[in-house]
Amino acid sequence: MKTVVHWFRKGLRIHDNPALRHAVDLVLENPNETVLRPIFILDPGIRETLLVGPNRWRFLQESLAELDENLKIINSRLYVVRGNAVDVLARLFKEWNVTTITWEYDIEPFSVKRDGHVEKIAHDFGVNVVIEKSHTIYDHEEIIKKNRGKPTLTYNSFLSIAATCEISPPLDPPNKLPKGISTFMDKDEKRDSHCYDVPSLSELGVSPTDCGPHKFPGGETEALLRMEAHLERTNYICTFEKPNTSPNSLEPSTTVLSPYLKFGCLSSRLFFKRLNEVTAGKKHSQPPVSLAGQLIWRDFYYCVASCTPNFDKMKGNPVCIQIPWGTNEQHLEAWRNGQTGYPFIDAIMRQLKQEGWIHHLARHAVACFLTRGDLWISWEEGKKVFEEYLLDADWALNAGNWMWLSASAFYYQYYRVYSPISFGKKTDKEGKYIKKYVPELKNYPAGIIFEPWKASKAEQKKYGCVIGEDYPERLVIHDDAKDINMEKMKKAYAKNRETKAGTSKPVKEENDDEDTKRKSTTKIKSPPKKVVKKK
DNA sequence: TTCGAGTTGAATGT
DNA sequence: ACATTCAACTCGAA
Repeated sequence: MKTVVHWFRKGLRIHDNPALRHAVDLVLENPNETVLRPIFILDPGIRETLLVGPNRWRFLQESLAELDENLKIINSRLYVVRGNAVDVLARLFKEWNVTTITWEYDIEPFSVKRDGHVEKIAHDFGVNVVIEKSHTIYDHEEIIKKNRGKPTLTYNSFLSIAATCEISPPLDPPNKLPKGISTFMDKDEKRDSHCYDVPSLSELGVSPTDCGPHKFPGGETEALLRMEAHLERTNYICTFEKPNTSPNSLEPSTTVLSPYLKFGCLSSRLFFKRLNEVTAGKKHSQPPVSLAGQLIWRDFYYCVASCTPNFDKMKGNPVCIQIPWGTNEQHLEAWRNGQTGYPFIDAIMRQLKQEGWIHHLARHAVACFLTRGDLWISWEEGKKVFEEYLLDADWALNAGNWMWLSASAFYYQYYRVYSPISFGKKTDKEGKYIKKYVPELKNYPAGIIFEPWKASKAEQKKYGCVIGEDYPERLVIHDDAKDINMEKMKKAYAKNRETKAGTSKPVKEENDDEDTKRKSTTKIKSPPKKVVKKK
């Protein structure tokens, strides 16, 4: 008996899964001599080093359980194998008599390295490797090639190149395998027929009491139901404009399909196609603000991340402006735990930790606060916290968005700073969101709940929450911190320009440098438009 | 080399 | 609800 293996990593779905379909079709060509083994590899050794909080472990567990169910529909099942991927596959290639292994291509450096190892081992064992791209809408190698070998650094340039690319149509789930075909049991299964079962929460080291409210269950079926429910809201889909959605509504103002896209429970190509079907022939919003535009943002970040070294770091990252961030362990912990003394910021951070999802604009507010706005702490620290708590934590998007918000890449208007007081007021005058997630402030009236330090001591006592005792004092005074940090950003940008000019043009013009310095420190209302060029 | 555009700023006007 | 001002960034098209 021969075995065809499909290796699930991301892409935890049976719909629009070309690598899975390829494996199934191979088995269907020769069903009497070949069996299908769809596997997921769980590495207990790596679990300690991964930044995954309880909520995301639960999401993964549920996604695997549903994947197993959905594979049973095509008369297969999921085999969860415990161990290190390279070791496990080297062993199984032999024990299972594997002829072909298929998987979905992934850009993350960890995956690229691991997959390279596996490919080499497969070659040694004479196993065919079939790799399909299906995690994003576009083929980014094609986009990079059309952009003269470089990643696009703006959305619009990505969009214009993407418009010239073909999109593969999403595939249906694979055909069913014949029922009751001869299968085989390996020696582990003979010893323990449950050895490949989907892990329980406790096997993943998670107790249900560690998890927050169960708002977003994992899995492909859940993903498709959620998508279709949103697609029925034609007006919502057609008028959707991301910047106009609320970061602090009590029920999400956006679809919350991101965790499903992250794990590949939902195909981005399918969602993209369905969105276009709903908006076709109707007046509708456009990228970048539309819903389809949101999916293109995802592709944008995947594309640049796929070809940028050290994309998740500042140092050695060619797209990232070098900024001399400070360190402050106390401030970082206060931010992480929602104890900054700014109710809007703290409410967001507590929602994140409890529920694993916060609105995109809420992410903006807290990310700006941690980095260039208030605390002057590196975006890499914030990225780690998001990586742990977010259900949708996605390597490329997380790093890309942190660079955006800290004005380290893609976004350069560092003088536009979110106010931790007024930004949230626009969409939640009453402060209902704050009252939910920072309940110690629940008796504060609308006018003052965004800045409770303004209440007199007597009022604070009356409201049952004294600032500095029952709720923390502000870590920094925003209006002061913002000005100091903006100056630091200005200097960092200037230095970055110098470095850039130095690497491309070795000859340095000293006089011009002096001019720039003077201009940047003195305020000139209307500098003369025409500057005499020195040669 | 120049210049317009950039998903989502805040404060202060009308 | 929308316009203006604030002070000023980089990318990429022209």
